[in-house]
Amino acid sequence: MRSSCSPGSPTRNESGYHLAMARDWAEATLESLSAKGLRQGGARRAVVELLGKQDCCLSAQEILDRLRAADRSVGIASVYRVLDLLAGEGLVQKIEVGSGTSRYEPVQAGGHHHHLVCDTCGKVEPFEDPGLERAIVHVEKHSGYEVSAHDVVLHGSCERCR
Amino acid sequence: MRSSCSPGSPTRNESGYHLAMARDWAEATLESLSAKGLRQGGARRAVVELLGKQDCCLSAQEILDRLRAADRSVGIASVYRVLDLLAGEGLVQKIEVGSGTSRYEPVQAGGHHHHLVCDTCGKVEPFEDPGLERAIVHVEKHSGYEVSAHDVVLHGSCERCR
DNA sequence: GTTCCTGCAAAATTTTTGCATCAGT
DNA sequence: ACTGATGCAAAAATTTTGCAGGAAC
Repeated sequence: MRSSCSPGSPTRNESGYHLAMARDWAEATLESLSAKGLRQGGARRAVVELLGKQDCCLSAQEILDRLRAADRSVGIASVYRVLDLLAGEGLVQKIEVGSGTSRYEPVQAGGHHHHLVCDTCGKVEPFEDPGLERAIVHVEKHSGYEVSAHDVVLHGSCERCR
Repeated sequence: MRSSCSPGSPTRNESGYHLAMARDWAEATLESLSAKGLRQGGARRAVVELLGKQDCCLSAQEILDRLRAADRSVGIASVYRVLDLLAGEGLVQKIEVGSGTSRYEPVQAGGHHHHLVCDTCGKVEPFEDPGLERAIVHVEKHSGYEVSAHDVVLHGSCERCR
């Protein structure tokens, strides 16, 4: 079951902007944990620092694989535990795009994006749209819920698969 | 793991409108299967007719439970197979709202809704919003993808849990 | 030195698959 | 009668949990 955010998503996310954000996120996240009296063990730091370098969502298995490749291998249980902790703190968002596996991505203060999924090759790409964002905020206000997160997933065929 | 579409969603879906749609959907779906040379065994008919009566998404287990309660019990494998078949035909949409289990709902020709999830009690409610729909269509056109389906999930706390 | 974190392995959940039997056409 | 659908049980895949040892503070 292959499925990863495009390593070189063509039309968006250039300019190194996200990398700068990312470093901040990892730092801020680790600080936030310390501030709550939580410790920074190897697994936590490894997962947070890896997530900080991503500009889109990763599955637990992908996180494990990348940590292994970087010789920072941790237990899969720890990956899930860290992700669960961070999700509980609102520092990462858990996203499901229909592949049967959950995916996780940092919640960046500034930027926020949604997902385009190719149902043929499994690729997941981020996209942003201010108009969509406004429409969602409008709905949230009228929903009767106190909305803490939202996610939009578009399913279809990417250019290459079409 | 409790999680079901509100049986009595208060502000929407009154007036029997959906029930009428639903009957059409089940009929049309069964006809569509026949037209493709597929057979109508007990499991297929049971699942399709049950789905047709819903106005929001159900998990495979919920479908099984309801069929059991109605003395139309089928194998769980058949439930998954029917859902998979229908999803492949574009007759049902598979939706994941973060509970770890997939949910499925009929694709109604006329109506189309999105989902509001209470992360506290697990309730899933449908909502509609034309403005949101317009914003999504706009994004779809500019995405570079041939988009076949979309889904919006808002996470938060429902009135009762708040 | 405590307490919390981590990793391993086992368990729990959800979904898929193999296969023999049964039913729809 | 033929072929495809179904149910059961086993397997696979994903996520969670228990527990003992180790690391952070």
